[in-house]
Amino acid sequence: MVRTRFAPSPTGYLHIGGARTALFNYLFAKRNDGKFILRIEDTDLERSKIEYEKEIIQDLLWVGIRWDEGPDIGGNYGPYRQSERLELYNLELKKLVEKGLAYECYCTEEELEVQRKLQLKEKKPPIYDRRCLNLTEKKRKEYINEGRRPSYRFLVPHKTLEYTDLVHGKVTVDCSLISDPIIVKSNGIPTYNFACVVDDYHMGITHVIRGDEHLDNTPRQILIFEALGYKHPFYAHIPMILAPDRTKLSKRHGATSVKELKQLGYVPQALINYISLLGWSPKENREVFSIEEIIQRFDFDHILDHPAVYDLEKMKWFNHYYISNILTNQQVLKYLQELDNNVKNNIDLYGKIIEFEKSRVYSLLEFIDVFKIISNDIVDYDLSNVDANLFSLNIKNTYDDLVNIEFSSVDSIKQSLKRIIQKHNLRTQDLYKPIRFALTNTLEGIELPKLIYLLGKEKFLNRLKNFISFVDSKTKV
RNA sequence: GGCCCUGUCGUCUAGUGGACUAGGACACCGGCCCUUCAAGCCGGAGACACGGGUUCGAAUCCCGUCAGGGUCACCA
Repeated sequence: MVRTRFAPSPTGYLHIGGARTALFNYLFAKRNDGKFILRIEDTDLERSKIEYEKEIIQDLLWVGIRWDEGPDIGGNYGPYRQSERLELYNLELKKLVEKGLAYECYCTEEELEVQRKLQLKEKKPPIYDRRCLNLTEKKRKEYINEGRRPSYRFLVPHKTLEYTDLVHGKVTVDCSLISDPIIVKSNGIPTYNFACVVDDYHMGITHVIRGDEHLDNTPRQILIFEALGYKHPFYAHIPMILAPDRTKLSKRHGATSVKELKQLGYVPQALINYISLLGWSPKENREVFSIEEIIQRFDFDHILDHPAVYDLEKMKWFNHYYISNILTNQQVLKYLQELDNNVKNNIDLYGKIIEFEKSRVYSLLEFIDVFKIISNDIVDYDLSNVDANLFSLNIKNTYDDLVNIEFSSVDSIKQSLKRIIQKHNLRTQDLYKPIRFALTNTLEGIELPKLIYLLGKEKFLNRLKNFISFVDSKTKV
């Protein structure tokens, strides 16, 4: 039985890279009828916050990833927060100490820092010199009397390690180049490399799928598995997602968290589809896949081993495609309600807006923009880039006909406008542009007859009049 | 700096020694549609990092150079 896990540390929001790691773990588990587990790695007491755990869970649920076991729903391998499994790590630590494979270290962080800098200065790799490996009992007592508390280090066997990565293939490592890692901090809390191994074993994880940044942790972890006498899981390191400047993705690169994307009007299906294609591709020459189709096709053979650059433009296109072609009007309305509380008070109007705008919109926010245009009258026009006098003139000249536009449907409005254009011998844009501008203060957006229909006769005429007097007042000054 | 990973259009990618005149998608450019802006449809431009090998034949295998990324914490 395949068991995979996503193991975030609750020190921040779920970002695009984390979401993809979670997704790939989920896909692989589902592809093989296995289980997907959510585990919270909160061993960093200072930075971990329960609020972040809640946010991460919310975001994961929003994108549509579901787990079979986790801190919120329990399971047979719990608890699923590392802070609640401290006895287990202690037990495992004891085993290693008894075997002589872990040892106390009384060095302070300051001392270690000094040593590290010295080694770096001499252009040597910063490796712990094992000065605490064979402490005399006397020295040990001395340290304790000084008030020092020991951390525990894992004794790395200096051998050559070979293992197979499901994405990268065979990996060989010279372990004499690896520094003895601290596995339990002086406050008694395990570090990542230890807790991770203990949990992956006791939770029965069969496949560890994670980002390439963990490649160098893998030999350490395998060594600890071996020291404990446990068989290690399979490893698959997936390529990282880079920002357009080809550095690690971070806040300064704009919208990188799932939460931000949601607020920007992206739809979860589009997000899933887009990130699934970052570093992985199905055989077919097509790019729109439902999550079920992706599960069916998911495999390690088509995972790339070089990083992918995150491109918001393509993400936008996916969003457009899903809104226009995949989602029903009802689904769009539902997402809109999640996005803006005000939507539920104007269901009918939003229903119309969705019907009219669905096929051309790139973001959910654009529906809300249309709503705002319709409900908020314009108090101040930006005349700097338009020929305001000509616009005003054209509206004045046709106003008596505009008053008589037939409002029964979008099409009747369109026909009325057509007649007016013919009657006055105008080009379409001579009438469309001024009206659009008078109505919205912009020159682009929703199709004009639809806008006029949504506005209704009263607002339509009021805004025209308002625009004319606005222009008059500006030109008189 | 040591160690590790990686290099196909601007970006995501197809490609597993002959089917490659290197295919698709986003973005870009042009046209059509519409007497508006978009959307849609059609078309165009655009890449095997470089240099050596191996081979009858290399985007594909090997070596080197260059370039990018990751990592060297009592963070995960």
